[in-house]
Amino acid sequence: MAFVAVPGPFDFVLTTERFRAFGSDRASLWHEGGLHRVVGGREVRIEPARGGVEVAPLDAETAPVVRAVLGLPFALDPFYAWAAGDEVLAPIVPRLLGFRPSLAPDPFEMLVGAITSQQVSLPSALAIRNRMIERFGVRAVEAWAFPTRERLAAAREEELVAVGFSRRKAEYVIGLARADIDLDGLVALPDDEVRARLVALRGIGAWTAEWFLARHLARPNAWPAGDLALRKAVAPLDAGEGRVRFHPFENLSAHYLLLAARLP
DNA sequence: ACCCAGGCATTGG
DNA sequence: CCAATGCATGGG
Repeated sequence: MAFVAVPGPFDFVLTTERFRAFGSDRASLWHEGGLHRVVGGREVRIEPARGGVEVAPLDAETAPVVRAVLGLPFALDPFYAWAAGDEVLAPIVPRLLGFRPSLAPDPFEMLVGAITSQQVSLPSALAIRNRMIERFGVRAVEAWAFPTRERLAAAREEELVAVGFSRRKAEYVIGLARADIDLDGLVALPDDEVRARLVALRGIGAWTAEWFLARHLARPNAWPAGDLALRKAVAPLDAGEGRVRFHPFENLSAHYLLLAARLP
């Protein structure tokens, strides 16, 4: 086990709440008080420790995944200082101190996951996604490696329909896997260019592109305005007000608002 | 048996 | 350019 320090306030329970809230995700598996993922065929376990986490194994290949999963790219202190002056966030943020929105480590996994979540409830999406993972992915120890782009590019629509995808979504996923786009290269592009390239793909609309900016690229200004849960969370505000109101911390604001709405 | 759920593409006005 | 429609599953 290797210790990884996490700066500032850090709440492991809040940060990993997402992996327990709607059921168990085979590829980001909550198991015996820790989070398990498969990186390069090896299973990595992250568990809470004083001032940070314990990780095994920790090396050059697994460290970036740990960094993403724990949301380490986010700077919380500037957000907290700013949120104290907003009457919507001020009462919410203090009880969520140390919550770091988890980032999806892999762009393809992020997009496929988003497609499964389009329109349906999150428990439904998770059930379908887990059946897909078990059919096309590879199990390490407890956790499963998410299906590779190559594997899904080779899949047939009928195979995805068999695990619960609509015919349309099966087309989207296979089409994405086969598309001529460098998903890893998107990190180098500005927000609007990322949006434009993603929305050009069939099955990826504004909602999915915005969550990709927010939860994969950690872009500060990403704001999934069309998201149903987020719209409910900001219902008292005027339509379209959120994006302006929470600038320049749209992404963190959205995550804190959504988590606050989920907690009892 | 309904109805809704962290959308999207397609079609029709 | 905006409104209506089908999609498939899980949970209430």
